[in-house]
Amino acid sequence: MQTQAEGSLKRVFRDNALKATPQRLDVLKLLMTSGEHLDAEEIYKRLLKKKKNVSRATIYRTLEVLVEYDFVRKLDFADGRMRYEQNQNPDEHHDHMVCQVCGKVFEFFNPQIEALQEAIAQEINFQMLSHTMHIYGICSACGDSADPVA
Amino acid sequence: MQTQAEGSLKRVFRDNALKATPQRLDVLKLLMTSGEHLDAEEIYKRLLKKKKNVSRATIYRTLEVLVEYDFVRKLDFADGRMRYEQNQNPDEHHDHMVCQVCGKVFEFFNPQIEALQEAIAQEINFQMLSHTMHIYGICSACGDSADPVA
DNA sequence: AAATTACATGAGACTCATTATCATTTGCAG
DNA sequence: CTGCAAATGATAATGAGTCTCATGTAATTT
Repeated sequence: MQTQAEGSLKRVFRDNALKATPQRLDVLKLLMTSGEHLDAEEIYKRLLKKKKNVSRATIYRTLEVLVEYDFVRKLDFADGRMRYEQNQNPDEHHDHMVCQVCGKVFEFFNPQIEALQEAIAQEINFQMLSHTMHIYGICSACGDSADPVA
Repeated sequence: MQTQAEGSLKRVFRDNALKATPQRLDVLKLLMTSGEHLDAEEIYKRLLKKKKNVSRATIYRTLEVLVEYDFVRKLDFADGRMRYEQNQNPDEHHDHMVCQVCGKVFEFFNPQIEALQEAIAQEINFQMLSHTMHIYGICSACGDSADPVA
């Protein structure tokens, strides 16, 4: 079986004199199927567990090209390491809520905020290339189980 | 001369069994008066130039406590090192536009976005503790002087 | 299908921001 | 003025990420 993304990767890479190696396909497939926001080390460990042989250096290099060709998005949750998520629809942007207790990430999209960002940038003639919005706090599950403070 | 923030620091620290050392006052004063978004290394270099003796380790430790006691805000512009800015009014939040050409940082505040963030978090019962919004791109100065591509 | 070759990989050295260790110093309460 | 908990400085350690270089391998060419 070959996923849609894999076919697309082979096409895009061929058009750019890049090679569709098993390592690249493994990383891409993992991100596509997991739906999570994984860091490089986690990707490395999961591929090892699946008996895929790949080195850390290749993980980093692969993520770089996957980001460059818009297969994957690189995220910074301000905790010292980058996360990566699939980028199914490059036109559609979404933002993140990060639970600081359990680490779970919730995605959301708000067209009004997107529009306001555009307007703010234009006000000072700032050419917006990308933007990020993160909400940090405590998710409902973690909030409910909170221990009553003594 | 003693700035308001310095007086406040001495008070807050005394109330928490922390010491108001010259190094801490130097770091705080630098951030208060510069108005810039400085990283630890830059703070270290500027204090050395002013003949203040301080070590890198102390810079990092000091920034940690200044953040903890809300004198200073820690910012992550996703380029591998943290920046720090004064936090004059902890109730008032502002966001950042970062020029990826010259590195300049522009601040902005938009109450509508703030309100929307609150609403989004409440929708899924997420208790928002903090949030960040960064717009990355090219500032007007850098955009104007763009070299016409060959 | 074998040869070719430019691109990719693996292993490990390296960088650089940040944190930890520990002996020494110092703010400040009594 | 003294005692001591907290802070500092020097430096080692950590950890994410990058670089190097010898070797391997997609994919094109013959």
